[in-house]
Amino acid sequence: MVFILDQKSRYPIYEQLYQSVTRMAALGALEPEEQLPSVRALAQDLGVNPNTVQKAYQMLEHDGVIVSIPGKGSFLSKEGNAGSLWRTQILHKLHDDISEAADSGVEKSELHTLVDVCYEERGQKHD
Amino acid sequence: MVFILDQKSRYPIYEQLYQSVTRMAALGALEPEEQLPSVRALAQDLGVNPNTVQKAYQMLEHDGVIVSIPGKGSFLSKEGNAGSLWRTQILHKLHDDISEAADSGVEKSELHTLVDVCYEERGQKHD
Amino acid sequence: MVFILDQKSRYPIYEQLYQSVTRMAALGALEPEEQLPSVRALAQDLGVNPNTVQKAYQMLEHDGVIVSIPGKGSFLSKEGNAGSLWRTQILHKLHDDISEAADSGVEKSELHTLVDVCYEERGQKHD
Amino acid sequence: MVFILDQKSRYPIYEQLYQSVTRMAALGALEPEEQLPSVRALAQDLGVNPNTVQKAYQMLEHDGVIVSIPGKGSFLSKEGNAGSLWRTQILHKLHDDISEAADSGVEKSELHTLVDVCYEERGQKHD
DNA sequence: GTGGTCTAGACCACG
DNA sequence: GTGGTCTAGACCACA
Repeated sequence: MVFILDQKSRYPIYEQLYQSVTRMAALGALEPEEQLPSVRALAQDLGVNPNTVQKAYQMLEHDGVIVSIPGKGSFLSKEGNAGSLWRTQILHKLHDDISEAADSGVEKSELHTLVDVCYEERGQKHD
Repeated sequence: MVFILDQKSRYPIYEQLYQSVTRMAALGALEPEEQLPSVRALAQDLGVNPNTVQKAYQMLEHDGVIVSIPGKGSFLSKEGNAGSLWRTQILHKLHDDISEAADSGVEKSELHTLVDVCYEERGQKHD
Repeated sequence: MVFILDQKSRYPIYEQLYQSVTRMAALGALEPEEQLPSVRALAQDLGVNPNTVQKAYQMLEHDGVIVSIPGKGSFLSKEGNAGSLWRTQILHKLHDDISEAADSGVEKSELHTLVDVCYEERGQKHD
Repeated sequence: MVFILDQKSRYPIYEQLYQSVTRMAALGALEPEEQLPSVRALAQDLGVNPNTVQKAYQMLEHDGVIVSIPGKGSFLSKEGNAGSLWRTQILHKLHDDISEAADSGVEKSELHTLVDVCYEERGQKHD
C-alpha cells in the first residue's frame, strides 16, 4: 500500500493523504472493508508526523470514506462512497475550468487536442 | 473598474487580486496602457490593507502584466503579456485536471463530451 | 552563518539579503540542502523585522534558490540554481558597464588591461 | 541637444538627467561654457516635471559640472570637470565588478571575450 | 499625489 | 516550533 506525497507541495500533507486514499478507493486499488495501516505505522512509513496522518484519517471518517473502530483499526467503508464522490468532484472542477477557458477565447478544438495529448502522455508513462 | 474578492477564500487576497487583474486584461476588459487605481485608492475601495494591494501589484509587475512608476502610478503593460500569461495558466491547470481524471479512470470519450457540453452551454448564454 | 547588511545603503535590506544568500550559495559557502536560519531567528539576529527577512526568502524561493516548507523551515535548493543565477547576474551587470564605458570613449585596450590588472591583484591576495 | 530618459527605469529621472549631462560633457558632445536649456524649456521638452529638471541642475552645479547664473541661465563650467570624473567613476565600478566576477569563478578569458562582444555590439549599432 | 520600504504585532495552518 | 498572510501605521524618494 503506497501513498505518494510531495513534501514541497503547496497543499498540506494531510490533504494529499486524504486525496490519495479517496482516489485509490475510487479506483478500486483498495477493497471495501479493507483495513488501513494504523496511524503510527503509516506515519513512520511515510516519515511524517502522526498528527498529520491522524488528521487525514479524521477527515476521511468525517466524509464517510473510512470507519475507525477504537482498538481495532481503520477500515474502508463498505459502500463505495469514495468512488462516486471522487468522480463528481473531478468532473465538476473540469466543467468550471473548461467554461473559463471558453470565456477566455480558447477554441473548442484546442481542448479536444489537449484531452488527447493528456491521454497519450498517460499511455507512455505506463510503458 | 470592479474587482471581486472573497475574504473567506482559502486563496490569499493578493493572489485573487492578481488573477482578477490578469483575467480582466486578458479578456479585454482593461485597455493596454490603461492606468490602474492607485494602491491606496484600491485598498480603501476593497476594504483591504494597502500592503496587500501593493503585493499584488508587485507580482503583476514582476510578471510583466503592469508597469509601476513611482510617483506616477501603475499602468497596464502595452504588450499583451496578460493575454498569453492567462492562457498559459488556464491551459496548464486544465492539463493537470485532465491527467487526474484520466488517472482516476474517467474515459477519454467522457471528457470530449464534457468539452462539447460546456461550449454548448456557453452558446446558449449568449443567445 | 553571517550575513552583512548595510542599513544605510540605497538598496533595500531584503535585496541585500537576497544577494548575500545567492552569493554565498554560489561560492559554496552554503551546502546544498542546508537549512537556513528561520525567518524569525535571522530577523532577530540581523536586528531587522521578520517581514523583511520573509520577503527576501520568498524572492529566493521564487527564483529557485531555496525551498521553504511551512512548518519545517527553509532549505537551500539541491540543484545549484544559485550558482548559475549568480553568474548570469554578474555577467549581465558587467555587460552593461562595459557598454557604458565604450559609449563614453574608453578604449577597448584599456578594458583588457583592466581585466588583467584585476586578476593579478586577486592572485597576489592569495599568495 | 537630446537627452534620453527611460521613464520605467528603476533609477530616478533626475539622476538619469544628471548622468546624461555629465556623460555628454565628458564625450565633448557639449562644449565648455555652452549654455544649457532653461529648466522650464527642458522640462517641457522632456515631458517631465520642472522640479525634476531643477534637481538635476542643482546636483550638476553642486558637483561643479555646470554653473547657474541667476537671470542668465545655466552653463557648462569651463574646466572639464565632467570628463575626468566620469571616466574615473566608470573604471572604478568596472574594477569592482570584475573583481567580484573573478571571486565567483569567472575565467579571465571569458571577460576578455565579453569586452570584445560589447565593442562589436556597439559597432553594429552605429552602422 | 504616487509607489516602495520597513516596523510592530497579530492570526493562521502545519508539523 | 515553522512559514504565510494580513493589518495599521510610519517614513522615504519621486513627480
